[in-house]
Amino acid sequence: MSTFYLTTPIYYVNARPHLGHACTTIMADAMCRYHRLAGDRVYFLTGTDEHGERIAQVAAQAGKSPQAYADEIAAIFRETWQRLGITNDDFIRTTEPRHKAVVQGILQRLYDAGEIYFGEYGGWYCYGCERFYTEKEIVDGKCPDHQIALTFIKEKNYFFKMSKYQDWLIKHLEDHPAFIQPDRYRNEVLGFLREPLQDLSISRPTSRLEWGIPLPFDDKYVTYVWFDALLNYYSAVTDGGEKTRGLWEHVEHLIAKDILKPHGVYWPTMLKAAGIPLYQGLHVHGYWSLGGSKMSKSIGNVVEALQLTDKYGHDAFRYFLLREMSFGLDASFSEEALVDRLNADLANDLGNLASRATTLIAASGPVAQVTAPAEPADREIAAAAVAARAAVEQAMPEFAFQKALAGIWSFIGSVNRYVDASAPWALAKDPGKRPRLERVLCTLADSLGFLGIVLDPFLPDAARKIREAIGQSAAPTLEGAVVGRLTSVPRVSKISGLFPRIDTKAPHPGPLPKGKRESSASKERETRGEGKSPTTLPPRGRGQGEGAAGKIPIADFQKVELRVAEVLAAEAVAKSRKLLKLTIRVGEETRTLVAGVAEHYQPGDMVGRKVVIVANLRPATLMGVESNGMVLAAEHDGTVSLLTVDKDVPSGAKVK
RNA sequence: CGCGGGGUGGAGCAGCCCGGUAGCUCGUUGGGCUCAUAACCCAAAGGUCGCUGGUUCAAAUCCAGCCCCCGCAACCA
Repeated sequence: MSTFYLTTPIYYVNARPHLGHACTTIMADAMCRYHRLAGDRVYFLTGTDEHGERIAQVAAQAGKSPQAYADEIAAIFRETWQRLGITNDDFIRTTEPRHKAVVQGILQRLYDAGEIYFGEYGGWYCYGCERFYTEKEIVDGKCPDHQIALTFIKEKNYFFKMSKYQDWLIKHLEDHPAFIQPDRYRNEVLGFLREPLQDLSISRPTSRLEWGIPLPFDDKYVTYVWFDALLNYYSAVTDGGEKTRGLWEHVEHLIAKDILKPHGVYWPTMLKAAGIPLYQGLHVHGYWSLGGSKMSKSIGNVVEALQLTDKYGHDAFRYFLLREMSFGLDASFSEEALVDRLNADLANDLGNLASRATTLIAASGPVAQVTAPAEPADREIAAAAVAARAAVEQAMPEFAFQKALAGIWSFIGSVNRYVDASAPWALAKDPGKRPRLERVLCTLADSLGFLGIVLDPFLPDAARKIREAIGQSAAPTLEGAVVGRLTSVPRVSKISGLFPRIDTKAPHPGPLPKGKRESSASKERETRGEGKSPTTLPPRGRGQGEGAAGKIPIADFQKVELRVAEVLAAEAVAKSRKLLKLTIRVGEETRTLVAGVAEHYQPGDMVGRKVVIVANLRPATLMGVESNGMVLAAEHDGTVSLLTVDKDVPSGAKVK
């Protein structure tokens, strides 16, 4: 019996579970269920990452302690996974004592070994982002996110001597092609490593960040994300000490591509330095993109996407994620595509097969011993089952769920053809053909039994229903997934509506908000990589204009000076996609203004128009062009329409 | 030269690493069946594999150059 220990990233508790988290977790779950089916000893870990300034801030805003806040969100993750039928064996939280103890133990060990040193770091810091920026990222001396001036801070911090492991890591990657998979991501990591590796800052002074694990050798500092979050994979199986229950040496990680660098570079070097065996494999999947489909109106952001699991069923949702994405590549998510898959694969092919097969078998009743021999058609089904199982067994080690499922569906197609060709309903009309009928029904029952096993990792509910319908109560095993041994026809109960078709003619009610591409992580998250999954929501505005509280006194509005302006000239801003540089006349004054309408208006369309502008806006520089004011336009569903005046009003006229 | 992904029948994709008859799903058309969820089965139509050049007996696949699209970041002030 081999051991299989798989982890998902631990999810940062600043966001609620969404499509991205669900995707990674569901993939991990399918993989673990598969290994259990194969008889392996399986340990499946997920959890939450709970430290960091952002959590402290959000908690403070909510009037809670960071711990109370983290407790709340962690509970939501737990409940979500439970609701989705995720079979994780453990759920680790970085605020648990068992984790802190391990983190501190390893830090102390590295410190004692001289792998960690105290040094000074000088860098440009943005107070908005709570992070440092590198020279390359800085735009005109400002934070690219906040457009505010950066502060040069010199700060003493502890550093991990990561740079000294650069050559070792390159060599390791070259010698172990399977260390990071698929290859494209291994190549990407090798790409990172063509640039000199820096040492890694692993602390933050408590003056700036308190919500973290204190360094064991300096209580004025807490550990920064790397030596906190990444270590969860190890701490979860150690029981506080160095014993890993025989699990650690089998660990494999599943992540989305956004956190490749921490897992592909930082983490192996950390393990190497700490003298801990490296992980066996890093499996990297792509992103889901949202929107772009015709029904995308009914898909909201990634959170709403997750709600589709309740609308269409967990199995259907799960099937879609596993079937639609080529592992490692990006895929697009839409409700329409999900419904297509549900109807075509689950309802038409599988559901209908289960329904017709159980109906046919139930109509004839059980047979203790089938006498007629298997014919070529029956043996073809047995062979198709062998092929399907082989496809699954070949695909799963590569996390190629889509190939595994394609293999199973190929079998389903064979069985559907077999039903047509052998026409048991016709056999039933001729008593002389009763033996053949029994053999056919036996093959069908056998096929259902096979599906009840091999579908288990992917469609756990449906697989269980199939097994129950044919009276199999024993736990399924991959070994038992063989067609051709059965010599009786069991008593079956009819399966109907395993996956009901969704009527696409009548659109579903309850439109979700307009679709948009899932946003990638904010920069800080990206850099910290705190165990996220493929999609991450931008932090949602909190309490923005809810109810009457969002209303303003008229005096506020009167601060805004709106005026009519005539566009004298317009040109595209170099290298910009959205911006037009406009020369406008406001009364007697001529000024330059930048408008983000280049995707909707040609420069030529603008000249001569009278538009409405905000005249007293603080100047700003966009792509190197100074803008003095802002053009007003209405936007809806991607259509942008300039505000203009419907009578001939002179330029400079006040708007109120 | 900001980072990355991609261009394969009407749509969505796989194949490309490891050259050798171009594959899958949906859709379309015609037919069959009636056990089944207007499901299932059979057949057909439909492709210059972005462009150009190179390597090769042979290129969707390898190499070079070019064109275009999409994310992200930088700009919707």
